[in-house]
Amino acid sequence: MPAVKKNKYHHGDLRQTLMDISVDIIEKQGIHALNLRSLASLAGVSSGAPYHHFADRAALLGAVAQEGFEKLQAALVREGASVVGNPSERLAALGSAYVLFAVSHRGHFRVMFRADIHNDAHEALTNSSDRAFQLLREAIEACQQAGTAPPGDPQPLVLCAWATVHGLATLCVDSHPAKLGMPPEQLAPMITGLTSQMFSALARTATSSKSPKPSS
Amino acid sequence: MPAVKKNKYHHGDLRQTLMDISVDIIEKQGIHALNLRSLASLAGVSSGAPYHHFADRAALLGAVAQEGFEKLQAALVREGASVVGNPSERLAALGSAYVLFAVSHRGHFRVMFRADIHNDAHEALTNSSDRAFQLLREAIEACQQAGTAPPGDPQPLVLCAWATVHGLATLCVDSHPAKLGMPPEQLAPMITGLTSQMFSALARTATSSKSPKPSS
DNA sequence: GCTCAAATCTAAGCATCGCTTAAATTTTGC
DNA sequence: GCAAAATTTAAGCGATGCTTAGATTTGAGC
Repeated sequence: MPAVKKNKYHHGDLRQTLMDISVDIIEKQGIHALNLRSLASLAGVSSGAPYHHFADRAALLGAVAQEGFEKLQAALVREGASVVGNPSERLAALGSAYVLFAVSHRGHFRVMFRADIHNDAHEALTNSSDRAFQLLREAIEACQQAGTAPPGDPQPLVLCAWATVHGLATLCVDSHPAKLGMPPEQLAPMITGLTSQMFSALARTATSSKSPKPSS
Repeated sequence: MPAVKKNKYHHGDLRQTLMDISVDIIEKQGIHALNLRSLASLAGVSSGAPYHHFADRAALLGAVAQEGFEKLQAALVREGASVVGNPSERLAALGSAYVLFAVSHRGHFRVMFRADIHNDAHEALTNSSDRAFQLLREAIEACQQAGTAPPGDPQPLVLCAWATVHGLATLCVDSHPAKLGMPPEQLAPMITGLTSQMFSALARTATSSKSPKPSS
């Protein structure tokens, strides 16, 4: 029974418990519905207890965002390791994984990209997102070497792919499902597949034309 | 001097004044920094006055979002009317206008796509965004007819373009400028131009191949 | 020009929420 | 075991969203 210490003055792992409940509330009711008093109540502690684990509400949300970025990176690494196809398929799979992470971790995702949460201070947080960005860059550079993405500076391609995937994720997370016309599980592979197809198509026209730069 | 009625019991146009100040605060300090007391103080009225123009804080933000969507649609229509080039250039110009609207109206943009603001109720709001979506669809269908976008169901292309442009806008609005490598005024045309180029490239391969569907 | 209803605003206050402080309780290192 | 450190409680301060009751102004109709 005592998988978690109960009926004790000290809570088993209050810090993680608070984060878990927060994610649940944010997923179901949005960030605005999260207040520390009811959160503490749900965790079974007094309203002052959370402040010994988080400096303030923003720090709690920052920790949730941090956890989200770590989970996202893990999901992308897992997906990248499991896809054995060509670089284009790998790129599309990575993009789909990004979108599907967002819809299956709405609570985390809603916090991760809120500028008013992690303003400046959190370096560890930006580091985590940078690593995810780096994975995308590597996947695109692999496409370039395979000839399924236009050659030249990869930065425009990376930003384009990132923007597409991130925009699609935000749309899936916050829009009414009917507006998109199909469930994210179907939509994500379609759009990311389309994008990687377009990279290939542009690579073909770029190599057969005079201008090798994707920005031309 | 009395361009706006002053020193009178009734404020000239308190409703619009409150919205204008709100946009300014949100742009400079974020949504979290907006509270109705200091807002009323800045407008020179008592703290209860705003509630005669907005039911609550969410209604105020909803009105700001509504105004933002109207301005966005106007900006897109203006851009669409001024571009005389081919459909591909028009599509790219529309996309750039979307991104540049976001960065030059950060206050509005930050509110427009917050699910926790306009949850359900505001029909007029979704109507405004739907019209912007419709403009994009028409631009893409024009590309299809001109042969500079792959034929078939335009919905995947529309969603892809929307996601790209919307993702890029959110990145430009909330990310540190250094992370993007160049100012939005330069970045937006580059990415939207790249996307319309890719539509063209895919159209060429699609027409010369057996599968006409962009989703294949 | 007067009257009275509607619209607008003020003043005061309630309830909630973020956060702090001081003390009580439990755990942990030695 | 014991003292120090960590965790929690209880109580409360200040700020903020929102409400209520009443005062002031405006404007439409006679």
